[in-house]
Amino acid sequence: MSAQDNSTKTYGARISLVDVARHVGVSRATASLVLRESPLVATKTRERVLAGVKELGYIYNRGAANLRAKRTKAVGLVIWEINNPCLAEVSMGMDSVFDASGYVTYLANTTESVERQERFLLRMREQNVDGIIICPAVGTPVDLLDLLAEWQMPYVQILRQVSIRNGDYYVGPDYQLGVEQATEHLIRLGHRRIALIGGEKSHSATIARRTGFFASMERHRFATDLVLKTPATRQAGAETVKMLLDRPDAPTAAICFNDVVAFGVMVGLQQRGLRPGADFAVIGTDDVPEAAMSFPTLTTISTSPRQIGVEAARLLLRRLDSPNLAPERIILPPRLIVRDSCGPVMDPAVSCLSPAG
Amino acid sequence: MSAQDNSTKTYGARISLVDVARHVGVSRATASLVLRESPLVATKTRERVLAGVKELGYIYNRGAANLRAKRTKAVGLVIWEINNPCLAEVSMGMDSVFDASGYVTYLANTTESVERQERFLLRMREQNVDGIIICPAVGTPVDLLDLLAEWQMPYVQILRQVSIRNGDYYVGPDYQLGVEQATEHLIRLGHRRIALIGGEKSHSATIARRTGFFASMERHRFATDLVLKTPATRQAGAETVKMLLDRPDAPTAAICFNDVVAFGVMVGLQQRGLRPGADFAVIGTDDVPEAAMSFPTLTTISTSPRQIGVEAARLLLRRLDSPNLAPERIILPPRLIVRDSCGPVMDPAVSCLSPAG
DNA sequence: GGAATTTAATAGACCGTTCTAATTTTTGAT
DNA sequence: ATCAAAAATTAGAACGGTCTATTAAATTCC
Repeated sequence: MSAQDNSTKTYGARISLVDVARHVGVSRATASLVLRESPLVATKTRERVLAGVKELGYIYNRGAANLRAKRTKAVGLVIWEINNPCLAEVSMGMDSVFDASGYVTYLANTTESVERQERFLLRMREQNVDGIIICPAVGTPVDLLDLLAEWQMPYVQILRQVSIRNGDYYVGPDYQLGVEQATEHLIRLGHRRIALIGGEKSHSATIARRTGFFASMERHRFATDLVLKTPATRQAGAETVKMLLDRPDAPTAAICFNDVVAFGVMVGLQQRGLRPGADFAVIGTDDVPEAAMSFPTLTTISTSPRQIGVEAARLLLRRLDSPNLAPERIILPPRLIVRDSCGPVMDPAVSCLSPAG
Repeated sequence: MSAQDNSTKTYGARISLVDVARHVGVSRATASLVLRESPLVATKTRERVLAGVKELGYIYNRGAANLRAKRTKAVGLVIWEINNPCLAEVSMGMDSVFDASGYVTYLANTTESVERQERFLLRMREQNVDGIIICPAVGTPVDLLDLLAEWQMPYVQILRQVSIRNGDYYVGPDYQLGVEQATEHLIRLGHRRIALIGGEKSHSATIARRTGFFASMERHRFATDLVLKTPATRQAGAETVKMLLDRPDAPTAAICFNDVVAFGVMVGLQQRGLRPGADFAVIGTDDVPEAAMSFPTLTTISTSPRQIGVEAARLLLRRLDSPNLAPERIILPPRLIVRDSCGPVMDPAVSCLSPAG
């Protein structure tokens, strides 16, 4: 209430746009336009305002802007485990795109819990994220996408999809073709008993892999009884391969759900004194960076996780730019990266071409 | 302008608190109090409001609340690489705490770039995060913390610290003691020539490790010439150990900057036909989950990364609760987890106790 | 030189909450 | 029944920007 009050500047009080405007003798609206790089303001005025910004140490209050503009320059990333080299790669790819466009990323780890996933989505909605990139948790109900649509929340699915329907936005690899290529490669090397390891519960990405596997194996009239549903962990990979080796009709090769499982399989083999590549062929999926730096190096189906992140981010940005963007499904081609974990079958009797016609 | 306008409810228009209030016949202010679980409102009124919320499908607009309350229930996590098992663990630990308290997390990957780091911090400030957890990028200027303080931005450093000063908030492991324990363990196993691999540039966590290493080695009067500055990658681990093996005075054991480097070292050994554990001892740092599932399993200095995340999140929450919280430094004790990558030295001539005295 | 047009700047409402301070209602004591 | 104190509720300003519609100034055109 002292006489000084209206002239004293309280130290530490965050200064706002109106302070800047007043300081350079211009209206609040004009100052706002300058900050948004509007072409409507004269060069000279712009410079004056920017000088004022610098001088007063003004910082933009995104939250206030959001309220009015209904845009937050924030996006949500919902995945099931960041502690997974593939998803970490995806996240880094996304990040590079969003960073360049001035967006920030909310991260949510669902740990495959549908409840957590829903809680996070609600929270992100509360925070008014502009859009969401989601790798749906196993067991996600099919109407989740309808819910997001009802919210008018732009989204892009990655890696997995809740249901395969036309009107959707999705970025992922062609798992089916990838596994097919891998299977053919093993068959060409003389393998006949091949296991498909990993994929705990059914979701699109599991089904696609199985479809590819069945297609190849059945084309050659080989048995497809070794399709094993296990968690996608190292632990599971190691245990499963040891269990397989104990069978009388043990396989000579395995294609794995992802590289993590493949590393587990290699560990299991080594624990049994076997050499991956020489005594048993192992193929992974993803081509995470570690695949090139393991012993032996891992033959794997590259799903270009980083590029998936990049493409997904770009697709979401396109959707944000034009809300009526037609549904788009980006399927990235797989590439089989042949390294050392995968050699010809040991028994010379079956080392030549396929006998089936 | 039609006569219906003020009674028609536009479909899709997000309904706000004032709608709920009107619907149940109460003021906007009261409705607001209900949402914030204030004890000031009568039970009966509360129930009516909550019913209205459900009925109309109201969703809270956090952004609007933020503007007024100057609190966002969002925190920033600034790390240098999410694609790193240790940091992924830290992030998951944090997440579990913040999730329980209703906070969301902004993620920023600096990729060890001070410029990116600064850009992200500015962006987070714009977004009005309530606080920041940061693992400072290498080369971060010492005055970064002063800048954060000037911003009045509560922060907690993890794993590394810009400078070791008293008035700070930090959570990290006792790297020095950890490396000391590891070194003593190797010496007890008969090793004399021991390398310390990794730690590209100087930062607190590198220095602490070296200090511990020097302390132990010098106590026993062993040479400390094998301290190698390399990037903390698998690649670097593999290359470095091969280079070491080529030396006439090659070491018999290595302590690694982190588990990632240790895995690289094991790969390098195997590429040379050597068995980690039997022919050369390897000790890592962190105890990431993969350490228990590698071949051979990795002896490592556990830094409990997940717990660091938990403690850091709790410390930040405490700081948010009481802005004048006294500085706190939480140093977690290390534990040496002995597994298979680390056996006695091969040469029987030096396999007994230390000759130095 | 004056009207028409383009360019630049602005006033004031608005976004959806929370906060402050005041008012109304209820309860308890005399 | 009366008053004080406590409990419950509320009006209206505030947060810090953007948006719409309007005005003012500068430019072009005949």
